[in-house]
Amino acid sequence: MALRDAILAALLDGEASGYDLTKAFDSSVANFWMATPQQLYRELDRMAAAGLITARLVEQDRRPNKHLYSLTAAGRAQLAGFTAAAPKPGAIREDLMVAIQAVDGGDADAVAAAVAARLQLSETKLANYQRRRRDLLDGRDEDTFLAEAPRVGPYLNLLRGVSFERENIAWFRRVLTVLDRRAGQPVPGETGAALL
Amino acid sequence: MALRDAILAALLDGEASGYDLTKAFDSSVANFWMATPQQLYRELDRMAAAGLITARLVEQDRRPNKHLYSLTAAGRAQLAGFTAAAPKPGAIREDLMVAIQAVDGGDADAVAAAVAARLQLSETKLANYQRRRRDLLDGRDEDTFLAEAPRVGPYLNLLRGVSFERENIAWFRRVLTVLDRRAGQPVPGETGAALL
DNA sequence: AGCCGCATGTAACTTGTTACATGATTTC
DNA sequence: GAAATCATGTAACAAGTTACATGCGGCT
Repeated sequence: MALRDAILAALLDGEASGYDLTKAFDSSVANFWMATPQQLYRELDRMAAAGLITARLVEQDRRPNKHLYSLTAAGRAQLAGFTAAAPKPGAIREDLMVAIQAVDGGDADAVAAAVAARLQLSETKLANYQRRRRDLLDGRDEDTFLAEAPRVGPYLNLLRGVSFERENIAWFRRVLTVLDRRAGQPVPGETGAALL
Repeated sequence: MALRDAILAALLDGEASGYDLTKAFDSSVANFWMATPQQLYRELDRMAAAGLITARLVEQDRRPNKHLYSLTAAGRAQLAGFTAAAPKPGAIREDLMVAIQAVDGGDADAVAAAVAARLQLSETKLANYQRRRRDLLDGRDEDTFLAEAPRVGPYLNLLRGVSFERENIAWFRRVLTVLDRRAGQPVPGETGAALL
């Protein structure tokens, strides 16, 4: 149950509400795990019941009240245990790649449109990661930061996010070029059949 | 249900048994979707019942009999429909990144060991992808291949696999360097506390 | 007037995981 | 003689998704 550990890891940054975590684990922002709001609220309840986190009720005037969760000693211990264990392989969950695998027998224009949309998203995400990286570095160069920062994990994951989105962008552009060229000049066999 | 479409996409390469697909969707090989054997056998049953694929029983002497599945017209139509629809966002499911996020409060040596193991895996996977790419190109240069090949989807996904694993390797090395330097020269605060 | 953000949930459902079982054959 | 490969499954469980609901406050 990596979701549980991902939440604990997120709470290393300080207390957060379910709603805060919802935003942090959203696919448009997340850089080390993703989850839906429903998953988070359910899991937070269980974790609180298990004593891994504690809830603090914050009453608000012009907003609904909220629970701010923070790590307990048991939560920190659980997370340390997680880092000590061998991680599971990690899966590819990318519908777009399935569509690309099947593009030759499918709707190439629709796939190209989806790729173009993702290209935009990746550019946004890359810009966000780089801003967060600058915020973390806070004027220092990387070596200085790595020497004096209390935590390097989030920074390392940010580096991976940056290179991941950069490669995505390059690949999406390549895919668009290839699909475009094919749309203009379809394969002989296909054209023949289509024209009959 | 992208698994269903991923299976259909895999069957574009020709008929396959559940066991064949098991190997193709294994995390050590897969480059566009992953699934466990149990998922595949269950889904193949459902797909055959739904008429998306047909099973052909192949009786064998020295091996257990097997079912070879192939696409039906309905299956091809379903897959074409999938390519025409907007793909879902796609999720990060990577325990290792959770461990890295939490590395500063956890077992840094264990995380480094896990990263080193992944580095090996990525090198193997990269070599496999590049071999498969050479096999697909079959002596032709990329432009020639892209012009005359009946399918470009699998090739495009292979390109992405290559760059993905290359970036993984570079990142893993970086993580190892950083964790190593930290192990040698821990953060003042931590050291002090640990030595008390 | 209507939508967005805050903040949380319930219920029903679909996917994915883990553990186990079978039994012959081939490779170390 | 033991392990791996081939080829398939069952059963039980955990995780993830989708649809919907609530109600106030602020923005346009």
